[in-house]
Amino acid sequence: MDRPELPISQLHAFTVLAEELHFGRAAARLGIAQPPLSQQIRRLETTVGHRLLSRDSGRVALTPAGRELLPVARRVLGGLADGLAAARAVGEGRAGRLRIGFAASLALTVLPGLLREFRDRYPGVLLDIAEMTTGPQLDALREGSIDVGLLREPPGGLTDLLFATVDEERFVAVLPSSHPLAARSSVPMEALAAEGFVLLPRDQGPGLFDRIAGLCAAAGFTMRVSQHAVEWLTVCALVGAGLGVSVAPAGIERVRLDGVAFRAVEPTARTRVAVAWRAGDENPLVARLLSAVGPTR
Amino acid sequence: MDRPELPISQLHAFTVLAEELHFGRAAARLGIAQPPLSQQIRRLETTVGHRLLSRDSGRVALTPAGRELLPVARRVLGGLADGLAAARAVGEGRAGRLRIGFAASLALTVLPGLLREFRDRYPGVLLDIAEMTTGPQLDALREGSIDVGLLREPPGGLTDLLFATVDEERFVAVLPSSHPLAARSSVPMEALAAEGFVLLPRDQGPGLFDRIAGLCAAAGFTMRVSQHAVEWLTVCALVGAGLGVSVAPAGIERVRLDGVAFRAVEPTARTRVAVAWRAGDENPLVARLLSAVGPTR
DNA sequence: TCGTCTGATATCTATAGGCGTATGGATCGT
DNA sequence: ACGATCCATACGCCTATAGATATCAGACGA
Repeated sequence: MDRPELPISQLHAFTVLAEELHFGRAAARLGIAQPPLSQQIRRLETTVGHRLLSRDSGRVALTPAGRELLPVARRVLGGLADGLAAARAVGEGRAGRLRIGFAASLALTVLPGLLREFRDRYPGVLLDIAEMTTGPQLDALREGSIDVGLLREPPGGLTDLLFATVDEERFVAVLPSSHPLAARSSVPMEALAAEGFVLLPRDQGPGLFDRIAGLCAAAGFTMRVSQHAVEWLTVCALVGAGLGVSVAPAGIERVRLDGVAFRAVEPTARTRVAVAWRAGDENPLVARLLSAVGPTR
Repeated sequence: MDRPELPISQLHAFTVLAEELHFGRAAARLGIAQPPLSQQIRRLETTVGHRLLSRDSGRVALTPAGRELLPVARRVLGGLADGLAAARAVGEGRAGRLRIGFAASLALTVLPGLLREFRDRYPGVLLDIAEMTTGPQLDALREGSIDVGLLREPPGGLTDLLFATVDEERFVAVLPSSHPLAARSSVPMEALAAEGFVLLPRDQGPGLFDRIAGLCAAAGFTMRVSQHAVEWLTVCALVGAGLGVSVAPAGIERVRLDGVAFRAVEPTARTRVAVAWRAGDENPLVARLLSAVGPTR
């Protein structure tokens, strides 16, 4: 593929001339004198290799080759202008695509509000969201398959990725309404020592799982998982059915399910929700997302 | 619409670099040194207003804006190359559209062979053919709604249109096989004095009609039309049915119909078939058609 | 036949852009 | 720590081309 070296200005001059069919008027529209326009057209005709306009006896008309080239020129000019505008829009963060990975446990918490707010502010931006756990998020960030991660319990000591805390959620105990502890306004962790826990499988979110196990350990007992579920709604349902209790981020309270009660745990413990992104990522949309998510809370 | 003044070469360099993601190799593929390539990209980034590639730590990668611009650049380059090629093809007469008007009486004679030959030689050319009589052909030529006319008995004395004789056809008498004159190998015109003629209506081709009438007048009698028909095939059928005789260009002999005989007339008379085109028409397809039609016969 | 209009040509200037070579600075691997 | 790799920068050169003004040539109409 060799390059068809031909200046855009010539194409532009050609389209204007093709509309006016008059060198003087076309030159005026282009803001130049008439002779330069003649030259432009001449050059264009030279590179094409054929006359594009016939100027016999004062009457200017398109030749067949010119008629063939005109729509091409218009397409090219239009495509170029549109493409440039689009690229600029993307460059300024007014448009484009942002790929976001998020931990499943955030689907009930920060994610919905974040998405709504961002879409309101930047309607031209397409958001690709994919549920993934912390580890895969970090990998996906590094390989560039996502631009932003939303996760819990951000790991420290990484230099290629940056994290910013978005939210701190209290942990709450999830209990059957009929459970004796549900009568209290808050539940000491130790009181759960004998209970079986209903949790997401550890591989669905090792950070949060370990954090909850850590809370149990801090209270002096080893957490016993009696039942797994893959969604938080199911966790609540199973707790309501009496298959165990759970400890979960407070966002879970949005799940209103008969027979299930949420109670603060003591001592108060919090789980950090963070955004993660590549250090040095210049994608303006990343900055937009950070500023959308940061100062708000 | 202002013009996005940006050189094609920069777009080209950008696409190559986007493929290689390596300044050195891309420059080599472009046949230039590396620093000029850096400059090209720099300029392009300046006009776009944003970085198109990130070159952090030796690793070159497209930015979102670059990702947005890349397909645009490809489209523009491809469209330009294709369009240039198409315009050149049209300019050289390898493609395009040629509008041809033809007299109905030629549908049996030169037209089919002409069309086939032209299509074989220039398969990229679209031929628009429209049946029209001589007068409308001349008007259509002048107003540009056809590019070439095929007609009989070209008029003289015109300066804006040119004519070239394509063929000279003998006239033949069309007779019922049972007609006494069909026994002869040639028919004197005078022998048809008493016969009724089957012809196309005069307004379907005044030139030919008048020519035939002239032959009769030269033979000393006034032609009497006993029957009109709008197609030559019908003329033959009517002659075969005994509704009269006819005099027609020899091309009509291609119509093989039982009960119809064709005989040379005496004195031998010929009708000229000509192509007509605008004086000064630079459409290469017109020249192609003329050369296709001229030397062959 | 003579203005008038239209486009082509000639000539000149300024500038932008492309290219090359030489060099600097950062990063990475050994 | 050092060399290799890779991209950026800094010059200098040169060409192409856009632009202007002045002028010419042909066509057309009054």
